[in-house]
Amino acid sequence: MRRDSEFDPQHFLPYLLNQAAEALSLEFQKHYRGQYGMLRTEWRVLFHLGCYGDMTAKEICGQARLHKTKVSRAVAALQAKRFLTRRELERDRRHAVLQLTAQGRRVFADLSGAAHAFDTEVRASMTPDEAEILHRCLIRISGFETA
Amino acid sequence: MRRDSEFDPQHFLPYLLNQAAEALSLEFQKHYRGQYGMLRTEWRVLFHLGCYGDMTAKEICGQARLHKTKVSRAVAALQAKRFLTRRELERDRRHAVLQLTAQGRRVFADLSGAAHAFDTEVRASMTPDEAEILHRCLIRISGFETA
DNA sequence: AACTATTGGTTGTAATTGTAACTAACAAGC
DNA sequence: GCTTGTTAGTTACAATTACAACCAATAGTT
Repeated sequence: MRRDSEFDPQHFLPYLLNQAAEALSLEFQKHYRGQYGMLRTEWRVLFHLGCYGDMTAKEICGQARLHKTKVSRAVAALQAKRFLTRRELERDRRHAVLQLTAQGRRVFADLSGAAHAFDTEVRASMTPDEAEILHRCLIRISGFETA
Repeated sequence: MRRDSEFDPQHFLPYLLNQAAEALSLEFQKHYRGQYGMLRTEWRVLFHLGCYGDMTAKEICGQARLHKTKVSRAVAALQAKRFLTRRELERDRRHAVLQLTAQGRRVFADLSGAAHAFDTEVRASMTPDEAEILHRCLIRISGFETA
């Protein structure tokens, strides 16, 4: 296996990021998938509701940068699992505020604990400085768009 | 929108990585998708073949950490587009060495140029130190597995 | 009120991916 | 030569996702 150039997949950021993201996601999904049969988007929606309190689907879309169809289906699945309920607003019946049920809150507590532990474990492989820089770079890249 | 805890999605590494990876992938796919109707895995296989020279599907799997079914389908698609050919080994006809056609090499040259430019543009938002640390962290995370 | 535009959310269908079962080629033991 | 086991690669089918069309509620205009 030869090398033709200085620039290869191991130096291409989209590729590197994808590898890293994939590795962590695969590892962590054991928790929400194995224990609760949840899909990634379901876990994310639950995570957001647990962290930020009751929100509408629209707010979750913006906050989590998820497409509305993904959120819609995740909410339906979480509702079927009795992890959340929806309450329509009288002022505008297009909106529905989503809130976790007692069971949903228990699941959130469990998973967010696991998430925190997982995060801590991953960060243990870096110095605090590295972790901080990594965080900064990722936030910056997340908003990246070409003109 | 309230905040209940110190630990939220914006501080969870799998989530952050996913956001960043998604942002860059979406941006860069314009190149291979728009110009050549390629899928992500097809671009990756092409990238590997272009950078590392002729390889078998198996080697690409290991090198790119892609599942063999993904590689198999990507190779079929690239072959249909006449970007590569397969040459069976006489010693062992299970293997087939994949090599880019002249057309495939042109596409590779174009896309890897675009990739390099893209990468440079993204890196322009960081200091060299940051870029180096980011790279280190991503490599380390890519190999992450819990015991 | 009637007419159009917009918005929050859902659903249908096609495209993509994951998983497991499969084929063909080779290798090793007998 | 005939099992039995591995390996490279493919295919079938289920699960997931993306995209576009859709519906119902509201807002704005006349």
